[in-house]
Amino acid sequence: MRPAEGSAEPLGVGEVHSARGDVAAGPSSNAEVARHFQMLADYLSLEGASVYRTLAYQRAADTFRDHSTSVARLATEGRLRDLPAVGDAIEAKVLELVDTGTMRALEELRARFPETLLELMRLPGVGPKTARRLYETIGVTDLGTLRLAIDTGDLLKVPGMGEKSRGRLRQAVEALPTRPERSLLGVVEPQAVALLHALRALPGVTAADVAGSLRRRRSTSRDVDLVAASTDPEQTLEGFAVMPEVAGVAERGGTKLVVGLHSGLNLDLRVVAPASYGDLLQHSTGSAAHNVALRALAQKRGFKISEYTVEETTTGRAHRFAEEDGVYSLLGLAWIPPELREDRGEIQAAAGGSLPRLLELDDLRGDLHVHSDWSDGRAGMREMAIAARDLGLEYICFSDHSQSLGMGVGLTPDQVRSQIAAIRELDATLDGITLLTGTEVDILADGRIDLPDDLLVELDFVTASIHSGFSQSSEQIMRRLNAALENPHVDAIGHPTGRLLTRRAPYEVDIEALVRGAARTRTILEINAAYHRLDLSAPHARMAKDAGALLTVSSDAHDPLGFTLLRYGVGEARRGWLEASDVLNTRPLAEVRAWLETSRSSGS
DNA sequence: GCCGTTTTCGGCCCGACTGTTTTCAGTCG
Repeated sequence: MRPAEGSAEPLGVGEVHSARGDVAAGPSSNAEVARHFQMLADYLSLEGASVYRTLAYQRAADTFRDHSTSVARLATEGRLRDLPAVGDAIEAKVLELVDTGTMRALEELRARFPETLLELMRLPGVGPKTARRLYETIGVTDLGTLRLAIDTGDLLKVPGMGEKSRGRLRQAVEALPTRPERSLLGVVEPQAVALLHALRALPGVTAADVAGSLRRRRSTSRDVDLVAASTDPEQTLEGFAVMPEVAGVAERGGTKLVVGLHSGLNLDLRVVAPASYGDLLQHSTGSAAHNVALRALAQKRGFKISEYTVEETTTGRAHRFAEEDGVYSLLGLAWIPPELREDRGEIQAAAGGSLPRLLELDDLRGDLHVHSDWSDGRAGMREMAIAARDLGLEYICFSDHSQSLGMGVGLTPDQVRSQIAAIRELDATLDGITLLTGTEVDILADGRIDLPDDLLVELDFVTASIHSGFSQSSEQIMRRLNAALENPHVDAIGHPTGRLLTRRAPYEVDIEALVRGAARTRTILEINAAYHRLDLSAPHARMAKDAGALLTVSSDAHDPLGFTLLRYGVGEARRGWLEASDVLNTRPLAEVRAWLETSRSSGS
């Protein structure tokens, strides 16, 4: 067990990220409840409690952190037991936490071990056993006293600590302040793809893929996982270790290599014989929660799954799969798309034949949120339109900012009228793509919409977004969002929570109220595909779908390359279980227009 | 501590790698 950096989405409602990526939040926010249970789990591992008891608290912390509605509210309504991993003991502790602000069990452990010991467990190679031995044999309580013990050599008095451990720990302590937090999908993926091509070119390699969180299209990753099939795994690992992108080798075995890249990312490579490649790919794709659930199911059906085989428990007969779907089909399951592998009902759906047919990039026919140099874009409308057409899009909507956006970037009503004329003129000269008139209009801090209704009504598609007043209370934010939902000329809410991954927390959106309101007023919710936003997030997109709201996947492109961001938005949508029918811009333009017409005439 | 197509007790995913070990514990994903 390690102190969590969490399997969770890095930013949820109500969370605040410091520069280090740690989470702080209001007293009863899910982030704060999760933090308490995480600390309890860490303390229990330090105490030497049963790993299963410790894991139970760990799972509860993960569940709470990932849950999209208020855990505190569920607890007070008596519905907390509906969540997985919550039983009597954990329910009682959540209620205690909500009532008193703390938990007795946690306070007792705090009295026994300094809280700073937990931060030692964040060092690579330091788990609960080592942390406790450091504390009890030489009195190390935090990073400062650990550094001292390394320097003076006191460290060597600790059983199990030799010179190599001393060197590793020294390095780890020094690297901790600069250790990279989770990196953005759009930053990690290009590096991973480049290395994947290099890996495939190595002698003996018959197949290779990206695995891990990147294959599941998570918005952020802690490292890169690659897998390969090779007729000579040792030689493949050797060849990879000397690639120019590799800065240093951290681990090296017969099937596994862990390296640091010059970019600062870490990379894990696993290599097996081609006959077991499907087993390895399944194993390495994860998530951990998915694999745990899958293996539990396998046990019930008389199998034992590893990265090499699926073994029949009674006979010992081993099944090896060169293709990943073999693992699933042996268990009676349909192949599960990687984006769904989070133990959120996908195994049950695969068993029952009810997996969704997930949205594909090719399903997108248009892009309803595009900028140009009329506001803060970096290319003219013609250049943007041609780039979109070249990618196969049938229609795009120019959604430049309205006047109130800072620094004179946004358009006045008169400028919007001029742009409408310019779009129509350009549209008449271009074949193969239709250009729609639109705006990304500000929802002002007082709830007013930044352009007059008589102008909005002239536009094909109106997206309304919050770009100011981020620190307002939930009531104020919701008053603004509700004003936009109720405005009959507003078609969509842009980047609805305002989060900037690893940089800025979402504003205080009541997401349940938002998705209900969106469904009721037929207002579309955007999945903004920019990889630092991915907003709505996948869990919220799934809530929106379940509430009956319609979504878009939009690039928010500010230059011609920006349209390639759509694939990140599609990944987030797939993680949210969305199908093509849930996304407006999969539809032909005539159907889009008809849908909007009906919505606007229905009055909200 | 949780959980149930082995159902209220007895399990809980499974293996790789490192370092300090004389046969394995601890960490990690």
